[in-house]
Amino acid sequence: MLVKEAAKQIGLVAKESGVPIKTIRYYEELGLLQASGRTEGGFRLFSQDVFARLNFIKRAQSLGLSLSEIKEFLDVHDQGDLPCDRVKIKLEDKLSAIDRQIKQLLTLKLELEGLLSGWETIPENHEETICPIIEQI
Amino acid sequence: MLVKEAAKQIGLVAKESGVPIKTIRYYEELGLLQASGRTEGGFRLFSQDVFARLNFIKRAQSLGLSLSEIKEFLDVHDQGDLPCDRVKIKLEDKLSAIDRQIKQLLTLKLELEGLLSGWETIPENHEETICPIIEQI
DNA sequence: TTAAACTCTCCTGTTAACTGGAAATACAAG
DNA sequence: CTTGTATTTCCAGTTAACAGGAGAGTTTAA
Repeated sequence: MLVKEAAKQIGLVAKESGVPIKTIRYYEELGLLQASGRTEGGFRLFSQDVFARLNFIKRAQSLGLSLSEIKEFLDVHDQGDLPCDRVKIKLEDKLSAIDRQIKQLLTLKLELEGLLSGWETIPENHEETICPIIEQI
Repeated sequence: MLVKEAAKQIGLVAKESGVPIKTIRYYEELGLLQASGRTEGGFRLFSQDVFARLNFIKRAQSLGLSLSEIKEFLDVHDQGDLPCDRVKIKLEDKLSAIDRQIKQLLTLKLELEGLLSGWETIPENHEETICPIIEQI
């Protein structure tokens, strides 16, 4: 038996989801969310599925996806499709971006370690430098 | 024998250093640089040491330091000290930040790989999700 | 002397994801 | 009916490192 859930105001949604009110409005403005309606006075009302959307958003963000990427998925979902194919491709892209980033960081790490360890042996004739550590070639 | 170098206008500095004019002015505004003087008409003039500073800035940036961190070093330098001690500490900080970042990325990578590989075996009863790939716990 | 090239300051816009505040209105309880 | 809390819209600011452009003034070469 399905129990009809009452629509919730933004403050309650914020409290239950842990997402700040401001952020919920912001997401709505970006088209990530939609209020299911308004009270007579204009207060936003949200139906239960807003929680799934907010969860999805939080989770996807924590996986390194941007709000605009997330919006793509939600748009696909809202057209009745499962966004999983796109999600999969996007996550694979992210994965290789992460690999590239790790590589860059490792390169930088090596460079920094080299600078720091080579520091003792730098000749003293550096007149035109600010700091020989950094200006090693 | 030291040959007195003529002060250079911003365009020439830009050309020789490869740093855009706009950027040079911006650095001056931030206090990273100072023109050695002005022409009667108000054109900036730079002495030769601007090139060392610009090199330092570029190099430090490529090592992941922010302009405000770089400014600290330049300020130390301008008070007549070698900023190397501070530079060293800062670079060591950067190094551990890089390590942390790499770790985070590796964690994320594992998580993404887990999501992507576990995808085939997700049960079909996910009603309240946008996309089961992302919403796996 | 005039034209071309150079430079000046000041203001705005860029990206991302919010956050803060003001002034007005709505709702719920007593 | 009043008080207190909730909510609304709109506007501005945050961070970093610039980039673009307007409109005015400067310098230099012919």
